[in-house]
Formats: sequence, structure tokens, C-alpha cells
Amino acid sequence: MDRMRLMETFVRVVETGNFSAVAREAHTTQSAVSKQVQALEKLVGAPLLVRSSRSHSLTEAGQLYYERCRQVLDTLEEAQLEVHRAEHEISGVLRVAAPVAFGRLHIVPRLASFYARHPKIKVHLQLDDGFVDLVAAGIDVAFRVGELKDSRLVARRIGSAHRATLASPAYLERHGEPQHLDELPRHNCIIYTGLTAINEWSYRDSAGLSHVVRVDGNFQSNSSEAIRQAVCEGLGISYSPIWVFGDDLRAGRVKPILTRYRAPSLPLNVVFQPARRPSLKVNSFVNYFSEAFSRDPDIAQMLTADA
Amino acid sequence: MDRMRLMETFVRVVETGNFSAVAREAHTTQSAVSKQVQALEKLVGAPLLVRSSRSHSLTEAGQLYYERCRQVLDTLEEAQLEVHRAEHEISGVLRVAAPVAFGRLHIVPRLASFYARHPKIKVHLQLDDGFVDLVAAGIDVAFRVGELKDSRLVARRIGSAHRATLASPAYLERHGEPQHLDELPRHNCIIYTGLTAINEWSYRDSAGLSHVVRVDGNFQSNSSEAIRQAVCEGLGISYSPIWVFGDDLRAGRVKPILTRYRAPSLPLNVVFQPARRPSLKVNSFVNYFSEAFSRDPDIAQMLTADA
DNA sequence: CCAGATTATTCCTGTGTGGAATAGATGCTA
DNA sequence: TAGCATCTATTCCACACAGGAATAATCTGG
Repeated sequence: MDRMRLMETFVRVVETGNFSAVAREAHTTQSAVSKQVQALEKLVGAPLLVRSSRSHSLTEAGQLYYERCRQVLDTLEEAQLEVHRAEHEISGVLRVAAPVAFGRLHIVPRLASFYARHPKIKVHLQLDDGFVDLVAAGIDVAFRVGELKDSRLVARRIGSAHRATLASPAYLERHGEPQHLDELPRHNCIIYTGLTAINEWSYRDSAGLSHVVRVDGNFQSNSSEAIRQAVCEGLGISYSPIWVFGDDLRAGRVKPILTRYRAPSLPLNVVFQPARRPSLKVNSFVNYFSEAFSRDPDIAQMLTADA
Repeated sequence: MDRMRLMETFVRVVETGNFSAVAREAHTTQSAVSKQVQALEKLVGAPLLVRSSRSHSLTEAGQLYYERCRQVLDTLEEAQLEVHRAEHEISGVLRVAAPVAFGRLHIVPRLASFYARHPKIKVHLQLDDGFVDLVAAGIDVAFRVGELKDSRLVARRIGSAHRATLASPAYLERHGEPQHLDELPRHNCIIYTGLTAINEWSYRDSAGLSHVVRVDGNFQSNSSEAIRQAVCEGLGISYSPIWVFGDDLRAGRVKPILTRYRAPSLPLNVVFQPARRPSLKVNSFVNYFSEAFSRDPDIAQMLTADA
């Protein structure tokens, strides 16, 4: 006995005041309607309407129950619409761009559960450490590290790229571990050349004073993966977002140094093109990762001030 | 396929994250639970949760639908409680007191539909034109015409007793129809002696001026039924609530006279004893009749001012 | 007072739900 | 890494039950 249908027929009976009419309307027989109303009364445990073979009237209980039924049916219809909309609009290909290490370490591992939540979305993930023009490349969503330039895009800050100074134990063994910033220029510093070469490393000491150190070394790259590889193999010291090294840190293949000095964090944003009607697909993706990252200590914004 | 049960199991599945546990909890088999969730997904038209034989997670659609389900189930449970309460508390004997004519003409004819709405209430109707002490007589609800005295009772105004001056065509034939108030003392006026003998009839003319006429006649009674009978048989002129004459007016057995003068209406109240917890039974009765009378032109309060 | 319409009831048929068992899959543990 | 334990999907079958048709009973309105 489908209580939903029971309630629907009951509501219609109340509104038309006529079993037979409801039967015709629902392409069924008057017999069925009669039985359904009876079944509902049995289920509810009280007479809902008083029948007199030509018309009925609601009992008090019936009146109360009728109102609730309407409420329930309306809610259910609304639910159906919501689900349908979600099902229809949150589907298809979503083109996502991100820095290489970030994508590998923080996006890909979360895709499985993202797909679980959004089975109809297909992700095309494009990893690039350089600058990517969303419009030109047909990208829907991009993760950006650092300050933003392109003002035509909508940006949402979803975390921070916490940075640290790192080296492999082997390197430190050979060259000694620097204890003060002024030792850095004597070390082999690996320089990331994303948009511009970063050969000045900035710090803030425990007293809150800023320090900038000009560094140099025999290896530069625009690829965070290459830098990671280089550091792990003991080529030198790196100054970069800690998530570039991911497991390497946990596994002890690299070690943070100069921890007395805090390297200012870079903002981590997700950007997308503004649309007249906000795209549920893009929203779903942004919301999902925003939520996920807020629970990830490596990425979540610290309560202390970022640079 | 009972959608209600489907939704219940779905909700439990979401909350426990485990088909088998829900099956045990509902004293059924895991097979049934699996099928029910599938059936719901088919009904809704979208996957609600992504299964991986050891755990699930909600899809976006599932999340939305889950919330709605909770809402629906809560509403339904509330409905069940309401109905149960109504069913339980709106039952038993209700003792009602009213003036004789009023009861006969305005209460009894509405009892059938009142019973339809409240099948479990039994009405003991006690008709009396005199004053009845609610507490002493064990009355739950009383209809009172005129100003109220007993301040220990809760009163609710539910209408007005519109009054008129009436006589039978036969009487008017014999004695002529009075056109002015000052002719009344020469007529045989029948006097109602409810609590006190009303031998002064008051009026308001079209200019709003009050007039009081002292009248007399050869018949007085404390019974409106007796007065009605007397008027119908042409004994004299009466000044009383028009509902005392009910059908007689419509049938032409009595006729309103001196219609240029308005007789001030008396308030019609329903009174009952205040209770710590308001009695649903009394409330149901009062609400029903209050509502019914508000749609009855004989009783409804006029928009023009009453005396 | 009759005619038309409406609801309750009965009997029967066909669908479909749920149970038991099996297969397939996955995560945990040693 | 392999095996075990647990979970879900699926298949097959039997029984229950919902709904249709027809009839009886009841009521309304002209």
C-alpha cells in the first residue's frame, strides 16, 4: 500500500469531494479510490471523512491530516524538482586547470570522492605551472597560487600555500644545516622561475620583523616537479609551498630548515568566469574542494595573519 | 511500493551508512533494503548514493533528497500525533445549554454536520429559557442572550440576537397595523418574562434617536415557545429575537411591523468554564458553532453598531 | 416517489514485494 | 601481499495484496 498515493488520492478526494471524479481523474476505478481512502484511515487510525453516499465532509482529524498531506506532497514535489535540476545541470565535462604539484597532490587524490558525490561530472584536469588564460584555453575553473591579476574573473580564496625552506638530509649532511638567514647566500639555492625568477626569499622572524635574502644556485626551473626531484636528490635548498613536497616531508626525504623564520604564505584561489546564471557544475566543484581544503591542515588558512 | 517506507529506509541508510544494519533494525533482510533503495532511486530518477560494497556516500542529489525526506517524515509524524490527540481528546459527552427556541432553531439543525466533523463527541443538549448555573448543573458550554453577569466564566461573542416587533396577519387584520410607536400602548403586547419582565420596548429611529415605549397586554410568559405559539395564534404583538419565530417569518405566519424603527440587538455569547488546559472538546464545539453562525445572516453580527 | 448517481463490498486475477541463497567486491589484518 | 570477513547485487520463487468488474445499498434532487 503506497502511502504516498494514498495521500494523493485523499487530498484529491478532499478537494473534489467526490470519489468517482478522483477515480476518473486518476484513470482508475471508484473501487480503488474507496479502498485507498479506507486504507489511509486505517493507517492513520482515525476516520478522516464522513461519507454520505452523495457527499462527504471532513472530520476534525481529517482536516488536520489534509493540511499535513498537502505540506508533505508539496515538499516532495519540490524535492523532485531539486533533484531533477541537480541531475540535469550538474553533469558534463568540467575543465580544470591547476599547478602541477598541487593537482597531483591535492586534486587527484580527492577526485574519487568527488565523483562519488557528482557521478555525472567528467573532469578534464590540465596541470600547468605557467600562467593559463582561462578564456583562451576554454577552462572552467583554475586554481591559482599568489596574488591575482585578471580582474574579469571571479575569485574565491580557498586556502593558503604555506611555504617553507627545505633540503634533503643528504644535502644538509654534506653542507651543514644553516641556522641563520645570512648563511643562505653561501648555499646552493634552487630557484623557481614561474612567471618571474624568485631569487629573493622573504621571511618574518619571531619578533615580526621582515627579512629578505638574495639567493643563488646552479639550478632553476619553472617546473615544481623538477625542483622537487632536485631537492630530493640533494641538489640544494628550496623555498616553496610545502605541498610541493607532499609525502616527501612525511617520509623524511626532505626536512624543513630555518624554522625560526616564517615564510609568508601565498593566497590560494580558485577562479572562474562569471556567468549570468551561476553554473551549478562549477559551483559544485568549487564548493566541494573549498570544503575539502578547509579541513586539510596543509591548505586551510591559518588563523594567524598571512602575508 | 510504499514510498513512505522507501523514504524511511533511505533515511536510515544515510544515517547508519549500512544496508545490513538497517535491515536488522527493521526486522527484514538486506535484500529488501537494497531493493528499496534501488526502487527509490528509480522513482526519483537519479542515483542517490554511490555504493562501494563496504561503504557509501551521498550524491549531490542524494543529499538534497535526504533533507527533504527528513522533512517529510517529520511532518508526517507530527500529523500522526495531531490526529491521535484530536481523536483522543475530542470525544465523549459535551453538555450544552441554550435557550429553547435558539436551541431548536439554530443548534439542532446543525448537529448533523457537527457530528460529521466530530464523530466521537456526544452532545447532551439542555434547553432552558431561564438562567442556568453552569457549575451547578455540570454544563460545559452555554449559549447566553443579553449582557453577561457571571465573571468567572469565559465568554465569546458569536453573534447578535436581532430583535423585531411581530404579529400575525390575523391579529393585524382585526386590530389594524400600528404605524407609529405611540400606537403600541393601545395594542395587546405579549411580554417575555425571562429574568425580569420586559415591559419597556426600546427602539432607535432612522435619525438615530432612542425611544422607549411602556407596553402591556393580557399574556406574559417566561417561555419563548409559548410566546411564539401565542403570536402565531393572533393573541398579540411580540418584541423578541427574530429567531424565536424562525420559519414562521419565512412562511408568513408572522409579520414584522414598525420596521421603520430598529430594535437594538442583544449580544449572543457562548460561555464556558476556564480550564488550566483548554479543553479541545469545548473548543471544537465553540469553534464550530462560532464559524457556522458567522455565516448565518440571522445571527451574524451586523456591521452597523449594535445597542 | 422515482431516477440517477455515488459508495461499500465481494470475488477474482495478476503483479510485485520480500525472503533465501549465491555471486561478486572490498577493506582489514596478519 | 594474501586471505578472511563482511557487505551489496542478483536471481528465483512463493505468497500476499492491490486493483478491476459487478452488485448491493444508500442518498439527492426534481
